Amino acid sequence: MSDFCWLLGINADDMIDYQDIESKWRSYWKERGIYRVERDESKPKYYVLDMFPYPSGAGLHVGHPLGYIASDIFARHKRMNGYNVLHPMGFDAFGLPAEEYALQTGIHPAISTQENMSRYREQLSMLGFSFDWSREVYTCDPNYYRWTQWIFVQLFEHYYDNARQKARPIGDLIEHFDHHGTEGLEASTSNKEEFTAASWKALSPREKDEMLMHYRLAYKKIGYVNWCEELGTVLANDQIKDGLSERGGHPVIQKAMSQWYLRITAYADRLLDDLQEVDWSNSLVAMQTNWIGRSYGTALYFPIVGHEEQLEIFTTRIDTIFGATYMVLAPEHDLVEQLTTDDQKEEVRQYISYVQSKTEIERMSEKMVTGVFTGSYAKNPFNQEDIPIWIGEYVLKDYGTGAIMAVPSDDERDQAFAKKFGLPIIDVIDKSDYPDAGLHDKVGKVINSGFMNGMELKDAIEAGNEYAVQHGLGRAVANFKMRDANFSRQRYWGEPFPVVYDQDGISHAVQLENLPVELPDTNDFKPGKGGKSPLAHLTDWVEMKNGFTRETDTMPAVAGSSWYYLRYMDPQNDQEFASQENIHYWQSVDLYVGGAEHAVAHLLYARFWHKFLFDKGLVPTNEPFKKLINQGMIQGIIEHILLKKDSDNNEFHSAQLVPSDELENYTKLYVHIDLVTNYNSSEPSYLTRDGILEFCKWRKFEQATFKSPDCDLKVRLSPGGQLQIDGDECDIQFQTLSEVGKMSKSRYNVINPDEVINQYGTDCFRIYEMFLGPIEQSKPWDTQGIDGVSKFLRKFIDLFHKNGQLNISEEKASDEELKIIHTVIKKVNKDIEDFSFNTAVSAMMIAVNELRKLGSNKIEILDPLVRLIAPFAPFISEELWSRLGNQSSVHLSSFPRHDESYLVENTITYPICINGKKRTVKEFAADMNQDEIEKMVRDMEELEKWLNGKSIRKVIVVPKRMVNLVV
RNA sequence: GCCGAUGUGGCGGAAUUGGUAGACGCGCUGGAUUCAAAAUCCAGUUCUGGCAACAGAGUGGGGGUUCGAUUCCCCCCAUCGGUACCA
Repeated sequence: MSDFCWLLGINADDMIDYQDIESKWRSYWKERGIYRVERDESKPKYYVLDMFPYPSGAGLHVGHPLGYIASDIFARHKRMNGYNVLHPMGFDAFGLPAEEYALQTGIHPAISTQENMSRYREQLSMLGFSFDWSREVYTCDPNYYRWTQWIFVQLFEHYYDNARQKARPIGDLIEHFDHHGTEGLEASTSNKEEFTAASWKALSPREKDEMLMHYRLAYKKIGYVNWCEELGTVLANDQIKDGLSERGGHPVIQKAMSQWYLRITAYADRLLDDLQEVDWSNSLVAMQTNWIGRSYGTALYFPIVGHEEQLEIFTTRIDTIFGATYMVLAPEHDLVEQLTTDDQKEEVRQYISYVQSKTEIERMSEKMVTGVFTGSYAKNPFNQEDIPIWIGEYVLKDYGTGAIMAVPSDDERDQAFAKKFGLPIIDVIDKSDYPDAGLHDKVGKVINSGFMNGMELKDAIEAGNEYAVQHGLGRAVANFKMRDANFSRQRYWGEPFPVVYDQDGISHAVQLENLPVELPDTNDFKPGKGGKSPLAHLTDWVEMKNGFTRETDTMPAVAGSSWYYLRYMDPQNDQEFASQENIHYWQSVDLYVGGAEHAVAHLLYARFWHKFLFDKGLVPTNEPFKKLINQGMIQGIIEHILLKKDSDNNEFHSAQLVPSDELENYTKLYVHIDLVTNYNSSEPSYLTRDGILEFCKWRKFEQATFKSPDCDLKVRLSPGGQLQIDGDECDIQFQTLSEVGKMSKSRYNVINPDEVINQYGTDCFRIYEMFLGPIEQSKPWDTQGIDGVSKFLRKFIDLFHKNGQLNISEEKASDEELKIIHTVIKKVNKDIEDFSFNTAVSAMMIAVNELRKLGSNKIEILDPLVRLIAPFAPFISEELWSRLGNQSSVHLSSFPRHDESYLVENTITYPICINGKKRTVKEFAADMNQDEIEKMVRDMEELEKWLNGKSIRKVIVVPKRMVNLVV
């Protein structure tokens, strides 16, 4: 018997048992397939999508379902309002954790992944979500990744036409080369050479292949990658935190390797500009905007004294070019070797080896001012002055062209460099008109700058650009922070690339009839030598019968998640990734709900793939996710006691009210106040970290003994807040302090949803998560508060029963009852549309409280009330709906609509304010006009005590709101 | 540093075309019920003063606009998230 003896005062036999009714309806829904959805041209469609989870071994905690509950309520609401709702779920099933687990345990990732997925399916079905599981997809399914590979092949076989702003087949490019070489070609490319049709034709097949790689949207190149020796793999930037791998915290170095890349930079402008079209939060748009990082400036060529080559730089401040007194190259810049004179050779060599000895972390964190002169000079193209070329670590190889013109007068870093190495500084911007402006502010008049003298900075930039174009020195360009995306991973548990190499090393895409390239089975997941993928061990697989060899890298996890929302539209299709019929019906995702941690990587890739498919005419929409909601995190409450350890005798003392500047002398004893499970004092848990005594399972001030394995200290908390150390009772009162933070095992504040559901039922859990606060906000979980929701549900069910028996009246409802129900219908409808689920719950609580006071049990009231609560409490509402005598599911019924005529008020209570301060209230008939109200207020005798004889200067009557008297 | 979000009782949070600040819930206090407890029900609960009626203060801080500001404007502070030698 569960804890729900809540139909109070009635026989145990008559009680509703949550677990019984939940399993009853869960199987009913499953048998009838009531959440299955098919294309139906007669209904408007709506697509509600959750970010599919990575099925980790740990299962779900209370934070995970938050977004799923919200989207489920929304989907159910839409469904009951007559929409054909696509609401699917699946799994992001490829990824590093399963492979790591395999390395530790020898359990094949395919097996552990399947197990984890089963567990997730079970947990998700517990929560009563209305997913159409018949549409489930998981990314490690060959029937799914066949199409991931196919899209990759399409990217491989296309290039980007900048003039038309769309992707085009690589065949068009070859044709252009055959007839015109690079002449007149506007394409997104890493190729820097121009060539003629004749020289193109003279290239060997291998050379042609290499040249095409500079244009393909999926291409291979040698690049510096984030290499993690410990994990034996290349990592994406977002897998690195503070220069260490996110998983495990291992060092990451830069290593040159041949890798697959996606030319996402070709789409940079569209990815940025189209953010205007989507309904996403400001912070998400800002994050993507920053990540793409477009800045407008000038590409300029500086002649190098005594060399053919020119030095290309990028600057946003061409207005300062007369102040450019030297140039700086990144130490890795291609021209460094050529430009280094014999005199400087040794110094440069030493400097470069110094830079290489530093890890990326050190270089980023130290921000040292270092550099060395190459011995060469460039000519400033605007004033023909010779300026020295330096190399310095503050110039990054990856941004712009890896070379800058240095203007020490107007750039902090250049200034620091110039001061250190005694390079000249020429003032070129006069900011005397802007006394508050700092070095960064783009304002001022240009001085000491030839033809630009006297111009405002912004005009000078325009003039500078014009001058550069006229004299063939450069052009205005946009530059992006975003880099092409590294798409190769040297690991097992991912999609194999659909690419093979012939005897000449020329790459060929595997065509559709031979897809998928299945991931070969093996039990050897160890990384190959020198950063090779584990697949490289499998000689039989790598070496094909026709003499070709296979690519052994695999795709990153983000590959499978870049298009899964399209596969849900037509998950079984074995002819296409999804049929055009289905895609045109479902269009794109109307509402996407998920965590902000995917703000950049996943959402950017998915948008990029979608735009590519749009260019190919395969999807009808330009953006995949119209509206996006980031659910907040559910945080844990971290409770702790402060303890001070004496350095003399190693004794601990507890402390209260420690001044903040002394906090560092104290250690935190983390404690866990667990109100859900019963505390079992015979099994204390403990752990120490850095001498800090942490944690214990502890309920209020019940007794518990804690041990520290390090210092063999026994701390005992007893009722009343007494602290005992080593068995001796210390007469020390302590104070618990609490803070709010991430749920984590190490702080013992993780709440498991299963426990909560076991005690309170799924509906209660769902409603409580919604009631906690606004969906996008992070907020702490507090199990105590769930009682309020539990009471609400009991009162709700109570409306239908008397002495444990169903007790519904067929009588007509009173005006008062009708007003209550129509008020709540109006409010809940609006709140769901606004994603304001917490206030919807609160409105339902108010309605139930009021109906309860009236003893309302009329069918005319309870029928719409059940349908109203159905999206929130799918199980209880289904049970009550059937008890009301309905044959089909409440979830297939219609959502109630309010009738405004029941909401009309006869009288309105007006607050009467004097100078904005409320003094009293008065009721007026709703149809009274402003003048009548003003007259009656002026006649109110009781006003005198606040007026103190002053006369009323003005009366402001806001209809239906308030009255304000100005004296 | 830059970008973004947030700041309201003991706690989670309501209220914005500017119009009764603190809905709803937790917690707490008192009462009913009970042998007792749990559960339940009723009442109270922003702070300060007062037995009370009531008065004053009050939405991170300081200014401003307005008859009236949690809401609009300016400056500042704090917390969280992102990003960072980006030329």
